[in-house]
Amino acid sequence: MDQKLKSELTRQLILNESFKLFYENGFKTTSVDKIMKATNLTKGAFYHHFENKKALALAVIGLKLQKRVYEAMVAPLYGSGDALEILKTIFSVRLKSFTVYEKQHGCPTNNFINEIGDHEVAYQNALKRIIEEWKSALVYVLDRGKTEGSVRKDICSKSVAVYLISAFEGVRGLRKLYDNDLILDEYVSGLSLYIKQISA
Amino acid sequence: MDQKLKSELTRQLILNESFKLFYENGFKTTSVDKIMKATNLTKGAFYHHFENKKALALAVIGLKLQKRVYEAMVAPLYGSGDALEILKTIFSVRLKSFTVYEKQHGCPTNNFINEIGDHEVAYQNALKRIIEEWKSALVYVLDRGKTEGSVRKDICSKSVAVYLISAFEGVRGLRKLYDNDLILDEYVSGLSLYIKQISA
DNA sequence: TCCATTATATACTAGGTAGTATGTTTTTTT
DNA sequence: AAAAAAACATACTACCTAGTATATAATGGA
Repeated sequence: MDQKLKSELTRQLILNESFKLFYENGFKTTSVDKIMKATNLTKGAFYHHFENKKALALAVIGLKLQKRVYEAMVAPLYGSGDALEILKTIFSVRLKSFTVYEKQHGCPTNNFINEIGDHEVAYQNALKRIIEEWKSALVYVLDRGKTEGSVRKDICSKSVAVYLISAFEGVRGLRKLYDNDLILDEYVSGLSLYIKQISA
Repeated sequence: MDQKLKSELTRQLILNESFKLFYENGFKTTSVDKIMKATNLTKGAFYHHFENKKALALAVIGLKLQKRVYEAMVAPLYGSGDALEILKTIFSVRLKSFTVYEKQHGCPTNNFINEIGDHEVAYQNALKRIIEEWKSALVYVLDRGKTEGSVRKDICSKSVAVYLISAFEGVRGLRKLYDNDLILDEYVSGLSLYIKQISA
């Protein structure tokens, strides 16, 4: 029972270092060699745990990215509290509380989407799952707001969800170009206007 | 006078093929060899016209990308007509009229931003210029709308501009994951809600 | 027409790439 | 404890990479 544990630990180590390097340098330009150098293991270990680099990418997307987005952007939407307040918190407070490192490198999921979202169906589906889960949670909280009377009933929840996600991912990309938070402040101000519009 | 012309033609050929290959396969994974194969020229020609791959990237960004964004997204904003109608056209009609190829591969500029926006200051500045030019045009048309009475005077033009750009670039990335236009339709619907909010 | 310059081609280097083949060590099972 | 299996290491292949060195061809000016 010790071997299984240590093996799983190694797998997680590879996944963690991969995520980090993919995030900092991109997926396609991060080699297996670089990853294994970061883990202090060798290629033998890598190809024992993963069939190839594509399998690693799918694991990083399905495990690391999906989990991160779920914890940061999805789970809070299922919490209690005023629907619109939750939205404001998720999309603005969270954004400003990112570290410089996170602001500089953007959204890990969005980076993957833009880098390999048009390459393989397997990648598309894995990434799509993350977005759809997020979108569903947004629709849920918007619908709840409707029944509770805080959100206008004549708006399309799905459309608002897509627009919110789009703007968030968009600005996380744009922020890479700057060395200050001005664009984030403007985004937040633009967002608050949008939230006012959907409020009843 | 013939040599200068032919030389410039070759340079443009390299730029065009580079743009296309960068767009389809990404910047970092497109090699100089592949580019020159596409031009039916050789490496000698490439390094005669460009100092290195970085110089090529800066030329593609500063010439090809900047021009494309200007023609498609900036120039129309300086045209005549109702400010809000122009915004609707730019951000929704244009989006739906993209070819399948363009929907699949997203926005060339946004692809660059996400791929190398966090790599080098030179890249950042070249890309920033495109976004700032776009943002200025949006601010212009929003301010015009304010004086003409079609746009609410209490909104921050810069913030709205940033939010509009963010959402547009965001959804162009997300669309890569799908094989239909549903997400674009939802974006358009979400956008029209936003435009309603800023109208007087 | 000769010469200089520019434009392009060819051949090469040094290093990086995914993946494989084959080891050796460690752990589990019998 | 022996055998089997799992975990990891080492060495290798075939190919791609940016960039350089040096050649040849085309053009423009005198």
